[in-house]
Amino acid sequence: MTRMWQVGGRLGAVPGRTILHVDMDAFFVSVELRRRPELRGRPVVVGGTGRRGVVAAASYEARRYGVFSAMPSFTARRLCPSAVFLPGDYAAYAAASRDVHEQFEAVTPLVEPLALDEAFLDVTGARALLGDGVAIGHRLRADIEQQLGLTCSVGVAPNKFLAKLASVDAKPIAGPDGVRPGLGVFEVRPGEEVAYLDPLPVQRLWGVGPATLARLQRMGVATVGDLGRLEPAAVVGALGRSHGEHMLALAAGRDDRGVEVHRAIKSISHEETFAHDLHDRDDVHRELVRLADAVVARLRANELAARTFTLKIRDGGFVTITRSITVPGAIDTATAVLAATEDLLDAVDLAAGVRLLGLAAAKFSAPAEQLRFDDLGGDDGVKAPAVARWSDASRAIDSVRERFGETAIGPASAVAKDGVRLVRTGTQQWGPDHDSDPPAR
DNA sequence: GGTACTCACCTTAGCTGC
DNA sequence: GACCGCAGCTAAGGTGAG
Repeated sequence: MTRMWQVGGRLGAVPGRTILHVDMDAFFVSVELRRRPELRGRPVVVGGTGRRGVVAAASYEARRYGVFSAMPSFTARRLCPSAVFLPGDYAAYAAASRDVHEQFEAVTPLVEPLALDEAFLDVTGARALLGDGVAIGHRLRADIEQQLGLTCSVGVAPNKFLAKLASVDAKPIAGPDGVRPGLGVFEVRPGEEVAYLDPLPVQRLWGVGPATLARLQRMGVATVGDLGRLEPAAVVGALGRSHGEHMLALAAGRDDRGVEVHRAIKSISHEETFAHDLHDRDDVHRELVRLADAVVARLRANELAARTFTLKIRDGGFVTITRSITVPGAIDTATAVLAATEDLLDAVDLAAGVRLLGLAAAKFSAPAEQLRFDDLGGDDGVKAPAVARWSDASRAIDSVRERFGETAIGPASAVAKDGVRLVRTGTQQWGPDHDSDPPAR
């Protein structure tokens, strides 16, 4: 009897289901190489180019030198000084992602986007027309390469978790001796789940990061098979009930989550690491205005308003704190959000400087303007003009930005100290792109 | 010495009401 | 009135993914 039955008494795969995990190869770099073909074959790194930036994507030639995603750009430059470093162009990657997803939807409507460069596809219903999962995977790869000039790797399996692992085994391999093409498509067949999983390092499981790995290693766990052989009670004791049971299910190859085509947004956040720590409270406040403006713009774009706002501050010593507040009624204007969060900021000691500032919105509902007594009009409780004006002004700002661009208009209190430059609305995906002068004290 | 951003989910603790 | 258990909510922090 296999381990599958010991843990849950239930096979994870829905009988006959075929899931594809499609993962674009070095996606951001590949998009850059389409418009700069002269860089093909060279080590190329995309990401934040400043001292505090990180690598968003590295070409396989750069990976030969040990350069990987999420590595500080500073370290990447040291490892591979000959690499071409390019700042990220999020809009271009999003556009390419839309093209790729059109290819997915030509195969099946059951597509769950996971990120710009990857998705799950439930192709169970497409098999009768297009062949088995492996055949569909090869066809998708060929179509994407021919029509978009981009390459991808495909994992095929009876569930999402195994398909995700399988796509890694389909990837090209960057070694000291060069870059070898991968299989392109790799399948974990039904019935082979445990045999495939058992020898894998336990950190390949979805949900095992550095903290969980350390706990499992203390229990003598090195492989997925080691984890599966532990007493369930011991795993739950070490990892907590929810996380522990989930890990045991994955170790047994069980994952019956379906492909979710539509997923509701639960939070919207913006955060930014500054090229130099901020020491002046006014500077920090100005950044808060900018972040609030960016967050509420996205709230309104999604026709949402939020009740909970969380301020995140990382100081010069890399110590991070969060402070949150929940307001009685959902709000979606910068003035209301600032009124709610300024007190949180004022209560924080900023003596160590501010390296990063972030603002997140959560607990969404339809916009419901929360009035104060002094916002109320006469005996009939008619809304005073102030509230309506801010709401109208916010929507007017949205219209101007839609027509003239994100930087066309913004809060006056977020204008930089030179009094001229309108500060960006804040999408620094991979850290500061340059190391500008510190703000004047 | 260096360590991004966005989002989701979990745990723990404290508070309140019943 | 004091205490207990429980549920629900909020706040804060941690973890993990891509």
